Amino acid sequence: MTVSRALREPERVSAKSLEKIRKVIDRLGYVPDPAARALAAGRTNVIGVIVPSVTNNVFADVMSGIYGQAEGTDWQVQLGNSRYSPLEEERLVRTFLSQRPAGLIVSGIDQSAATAVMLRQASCRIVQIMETGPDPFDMMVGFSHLEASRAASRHLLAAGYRRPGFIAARLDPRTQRRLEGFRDVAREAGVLDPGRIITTPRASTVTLGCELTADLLARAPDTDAILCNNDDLALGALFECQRRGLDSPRQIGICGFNDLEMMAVANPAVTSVRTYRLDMGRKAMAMMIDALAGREAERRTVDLGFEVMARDSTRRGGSANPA
Amino acid sequence: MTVSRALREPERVSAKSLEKIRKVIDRLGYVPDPAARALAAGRTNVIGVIVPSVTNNVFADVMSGIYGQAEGTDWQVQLGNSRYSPLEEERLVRTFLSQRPAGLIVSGIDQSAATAVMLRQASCRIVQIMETGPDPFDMMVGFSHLEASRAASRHLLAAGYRRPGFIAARLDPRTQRRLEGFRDVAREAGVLDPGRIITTPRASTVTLGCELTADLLARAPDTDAILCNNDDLALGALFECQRRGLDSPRQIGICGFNDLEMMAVANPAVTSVRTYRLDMGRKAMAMMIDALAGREAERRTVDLGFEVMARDSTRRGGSANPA
DNA sequence: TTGACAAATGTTAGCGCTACCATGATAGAC
DNA sequence: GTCTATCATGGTAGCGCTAACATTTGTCAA
Repeated sequence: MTVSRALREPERVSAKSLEKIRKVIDRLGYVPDPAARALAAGRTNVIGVIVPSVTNNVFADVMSGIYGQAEGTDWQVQLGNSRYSPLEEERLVRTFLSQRPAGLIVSGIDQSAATAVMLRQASCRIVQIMETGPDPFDMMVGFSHLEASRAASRHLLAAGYRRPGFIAARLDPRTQRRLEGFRDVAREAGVLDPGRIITTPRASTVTLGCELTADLLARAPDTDAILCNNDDLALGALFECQRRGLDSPRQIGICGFNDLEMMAVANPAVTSVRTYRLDMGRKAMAMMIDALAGREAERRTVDLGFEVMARDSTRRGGSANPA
Repeated sequence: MTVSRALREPERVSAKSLEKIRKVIDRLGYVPDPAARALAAGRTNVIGVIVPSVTNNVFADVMSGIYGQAEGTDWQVQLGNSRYSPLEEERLVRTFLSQRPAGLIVSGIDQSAATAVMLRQASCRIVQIMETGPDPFDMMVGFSHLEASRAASRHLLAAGYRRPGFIAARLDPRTQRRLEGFRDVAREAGVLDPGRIITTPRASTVTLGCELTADLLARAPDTDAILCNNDDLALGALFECQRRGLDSPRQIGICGFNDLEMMAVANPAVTSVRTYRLDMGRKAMAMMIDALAGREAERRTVDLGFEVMARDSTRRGGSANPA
């Protein structure tokens, strides 16, 4: 009846009826049943979000942006954790799609073939987050991990370091691209030494940063800079170097990735690549909501960029501040 | 028909029919519609989880435990973020309950009166997490923040510190109880000085730990130990003391709370109160799932305890290791 | 006043499943 | 062979809502 209309398209109901309905609803404490709504309308107000981790700071920040943007709207966020497994991601996409979501936000651009097919054929809107790349399924919000890591690598070289190493945990596709960026720049500068690249499939922690740094220094004791795949590792690297009496930035430069707030207050303050994680979540959700409201974005792919935050941990002697 | 039964109570369907149905389902790629199911059955397979923050490490760990435990079951986790606001929590509880969830996991024991009424009358199972207290709505998994903070305070005194301060951000109820524990112990020992208690409503960060420490040392320069409400603040305190040339543990003892993995590898390693966040999430979800399956726990309230991890940051001169 | 048209409201069917009850098949007791 | 108890399966209604269409009411020009 008119009540259903009043709830969904109030502009099509007279002010008088609207008021009457509002009163009765208040008195009865009526709340629409979303299941019945979904069944009758053939669609839901659910926006599925699939991320590889719920503990990792990076995704926690992104999620915060997503939830923040969804707040106050009628859209429901439904979170799925793929635990860095493409197969688990595939399962989640299948499950989510079977629930006729209004939209789906997925992480990255390296879906399995089956996942890609499902997403391409999906009858809902899709936003890919975390990184940019060619050929989005639908919309995309991220930045170039390759470029970010190149910039960080160039920063180390510009600061005067000549024997840089790279440490990384959890080799997900974005990590691999960052490693690639480091390799590129180091190779071009003629300072690439594969022996200074230390990686592990284990999940990244500060403790692991210490261990990887110890490994690196054991294999290549003359390493004079470490590009860390993220800030947890960078903090671990700093702690480990401190314990060994290696002075940063003089004897060893340390650069992190993501620029967690703590990096700026460590001793020394740690250089890191700032990424806009909260904004990424916000923008992704905003684009999704706009698209669902029929307001198409002028550009399907949004690159949020990054910034190398040069701090004391890479501020060496004379050639300190690279132009 | 029999198909519906085959999917939900396969033990009540003959092996022959089961096999036939399975084949057709595979061929058709049939997936049940959860909305129709919810509407017809009058209940859903959703377990709502309401936490005050999605970025905070502590809740990220708890969520990880919850998601992990839900994996592989048919239960769907639905996350809500109350942003430390009892009003927002009330709204979320109302929204969630209107969706006939199978269960609800809520944080803490300090719900608003209206929220408490809703939860007490709710026709679904409830698990309260994060802390223990009297009179649970239904089930409860946590630990005593008061006792944990008393233990940490006693540890500082036992280590020989006599002018301890306390820093805290975001005064949520659990923080308040920790402050209370510190006050109790300090008062009993005759070393309570309200001027050494620094708090702020701002969200806790490492940077804020630096600032609060600076405040504390400005107001009470002879402070010889800091009990920090969490590990972010503790790390900030450590960094700030380092910058001021204050030696920890000799000149100042630092103790954190939660025992994030990084505390053990800092320089010096930072004493902290270990809490079992992942287990809390796991146990809460396990209890919920068991209860929904009709397997009642023998005890409604589970206390996961805590442990003071004494490390170098409070290992002072002679009376280092308290018994 | 009347007709034409728009705005507001009402009617009906059915979304895909499950609860409940009815029926049919099977087996064992007598 | 009949009767009952048990298991397996089928039929029917309806969960609460919305889409689509039908009807009523209101408005204005001729």
